[in-house]
Amino acid sequence: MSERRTRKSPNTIDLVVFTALKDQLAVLLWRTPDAREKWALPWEQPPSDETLDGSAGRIAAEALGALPGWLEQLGAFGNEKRHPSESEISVAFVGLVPAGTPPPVGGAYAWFPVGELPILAARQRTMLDGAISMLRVRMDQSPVAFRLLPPTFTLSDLQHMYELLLGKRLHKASFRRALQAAWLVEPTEEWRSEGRGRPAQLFRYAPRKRRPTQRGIRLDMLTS
Amino acid sequence: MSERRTRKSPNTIDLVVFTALKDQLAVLLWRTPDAREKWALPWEQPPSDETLDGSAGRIAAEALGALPGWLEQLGAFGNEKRHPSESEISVAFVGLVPAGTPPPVGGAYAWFPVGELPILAARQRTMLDGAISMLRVRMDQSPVAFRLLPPTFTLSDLQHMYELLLGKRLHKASFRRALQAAWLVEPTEEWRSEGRGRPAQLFRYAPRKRRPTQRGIRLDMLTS
DNA sequence: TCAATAGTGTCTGTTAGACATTATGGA
DNA sequence: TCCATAATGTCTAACAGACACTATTGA
Repeated sequence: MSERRTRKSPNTIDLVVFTALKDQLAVLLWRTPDAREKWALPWEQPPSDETLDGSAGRIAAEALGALPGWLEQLGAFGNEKRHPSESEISVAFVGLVPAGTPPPVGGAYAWFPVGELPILAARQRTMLDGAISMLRVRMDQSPVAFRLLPPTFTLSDLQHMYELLLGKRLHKASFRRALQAAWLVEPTEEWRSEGRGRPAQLFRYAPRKRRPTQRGIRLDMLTS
Repeated sequence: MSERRTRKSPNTIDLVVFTALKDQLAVLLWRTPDAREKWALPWEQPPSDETLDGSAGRIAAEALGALPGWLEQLGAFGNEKRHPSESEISVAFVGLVPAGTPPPVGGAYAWFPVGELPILAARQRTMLDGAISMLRVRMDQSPVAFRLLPPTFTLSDLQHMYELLLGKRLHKASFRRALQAAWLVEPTEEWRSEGRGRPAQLFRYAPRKRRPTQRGIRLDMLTS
């Protein structure tokens, strides 16, 4: 009835894993075993009996040594754009790992700042652009910024991450007021001193349920 | 080198097409040619040389006689859930057609209010739930409400559509103020009288570019 | 001491939501 | 005329952004 050996899927799972690197987003790339120096998003033709989410998690864990703190499907990309494989459809996943996560040893993987990317296959380039858009859009629905930070962080760290993702400066007092109103973080007992200046208290991500205030509706951004 | 005849893809394209029907969202379903009365989301194994978007548009046009006013990919759904086909991956698309669009004659298609749906295959049920979530999320990024309305509509029509999609009542004066500030609609010369009460002016969707005001940041909705 | 960063209090213009009022048709 | 709905004006509480100020460290 069912085959004993699992077949390879005719499709691929591709990963766009981000981290924060020196005030820039960075993407995990994999050095292809080809002749020349070539880089690609990690991808694989998964076994047919695996779930999409399962494949993505497994591939990420194999590449990084641990599961990303956040992993979500971006979508399917078809044969109108070239892919390293001959696959028909590639399903892209977006993952986030905290700043400071090193790529696995061996040199097969490396972090590339999104501003200094090598040439990628067209289909993977499209995925990457879509992934960055997705992060912006998902910021206020998922704890994107927190998954790019270590478990404890200063409020300045957090604000810088938001500014990196949004691509604009934020007002310090307003940011902290909004943070307090949203009950997203709780203070720890630790403080961190970095160079000069007053030490900053460390916080951790600890969302509490709050009354769904959600004043008003937003029609502004309808035509971006 | 390349095959002469186009192969069928091992994957499927599935459509979740919505319209507005009596204060409810409704979905286009297709009567399967099986023995018993069974309904399914329209789906197809497209030829391998077609793009994903192209397939979705073609299938929608075949089912409805015209392209939906809005059509966007929802994502890929894998083999962890059952599908009418034996396909490995199904790529779902979400489409919107104006209220009042009839299903094609012949009885093969029908609109079902989302509250009164028949049993669907698990994978298609998951797509449907995802599609509804997507509409909510995309409302303030795409003209979702406008694509569910005819070309001209009253401001009350528009507000009702927003209320239907958001699942909550909106304040009339605030809604209209926000609408005016966003420069999304322009008045026509026509007025419509429905039963008693003052006739309402008809408007059309006509977005103008505006300065990106976008006051503040939204951290509230981070934990929904 | 100065410089630099963390964290907080206050003020002000803007706006969402409430309420009231006018406008205009049908019954 | 009364009623129902459209459309608009006004008031108020809430809030984003600006500014200023204090706090606390290293140089």
